[in-house]
Amino acid sequence: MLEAAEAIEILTSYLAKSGLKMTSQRRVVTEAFFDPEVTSDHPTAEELYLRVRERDSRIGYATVYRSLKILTEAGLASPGRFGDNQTRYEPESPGEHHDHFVCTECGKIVEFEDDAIEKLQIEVAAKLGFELTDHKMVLFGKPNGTCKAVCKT
Amino acid sequence: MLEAAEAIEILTSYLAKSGLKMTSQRRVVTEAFFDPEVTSDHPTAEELYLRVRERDSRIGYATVYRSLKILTEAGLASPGRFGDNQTRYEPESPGEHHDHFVCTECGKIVEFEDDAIEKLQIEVAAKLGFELTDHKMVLFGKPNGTCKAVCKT
DNA sequence: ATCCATGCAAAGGATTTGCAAAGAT
DNA sequence: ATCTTTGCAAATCCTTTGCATGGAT
Repeated sequence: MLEAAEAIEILTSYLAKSGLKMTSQRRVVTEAFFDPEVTSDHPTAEELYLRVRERDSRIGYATVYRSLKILTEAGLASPGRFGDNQTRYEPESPGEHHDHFVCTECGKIVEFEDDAIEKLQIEVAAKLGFELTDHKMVLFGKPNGTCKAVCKT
Repeated sequence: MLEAAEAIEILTSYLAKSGLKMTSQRRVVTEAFFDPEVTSDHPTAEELYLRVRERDSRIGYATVYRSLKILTEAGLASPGRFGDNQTRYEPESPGEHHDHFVCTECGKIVEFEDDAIEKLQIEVAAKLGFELTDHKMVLFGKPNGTCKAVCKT
């Protein structure tokens, strides 16, 4: 995953290119979002807001929403739904891609990559007459006997 | 896809089993939802509400929401998100499953099935130590030269 | 007769927006 | 100096809920 410092660099150049400005708030939101401890939880806007507040308690709710929107436009964040009816955000690294598995027992979200599936998705799109530009895939399941590491329950 | 009449039968037995009652409103909502013209659009609650109103203008918004929830519990409807930030509902037929492709040009939603992908999903889950219970997959793409039938643009 | 369902309006939760003040270039 | 951003509160959108009335078994 991207380091916070790299993310801020990318964000800064995106802002400049778009005629927008780098601010201390945007820096703090980005740092909080790319903090491994925060972001591994795929935070909701509210969860991120709480973490942001720990770093700068004067930052408002709306600023977090506005920053998440900009991070998304800059390709640094990606919103998703993982079955709990909440919009959760995760950091995007340019060039990387992964999908998600959700444990239905404990709610934990695990990331995975599967090139074979990606390839088949491209084929499916082609068969329908389209060029694949994006996809969302979320798997749900319950731990079986061999699950030791992932599920807490 | 299920005929409206079959859906109503299934719903009726689900309601009976659950100590709930079949009503004219639930019948109308189910008929509208399983009308091929309505449901091929993967309607939002509001879109369905408008179609329901054409059939019985006294039916309220809340009833449509409540009915959709019951249809979902009965396994006859399934909510999903297809990239436009709206919850859309589609009819479920017991035993069938399909995923979705969304044209990014015209927004049209196409259903597809791919057994090879489904198989790989089971394997991915197994590798993580889980038994797959469900999944959501939405592909996005733009029409290529060979797209004639699907995309209107 | 009993309990569930309905329609309405009000409440709720998540996200966005208007505005005046503060900040960045 | 100009134009963007911020924080707050109000507004908005979607969905759910409380309650009195009507309906189903």
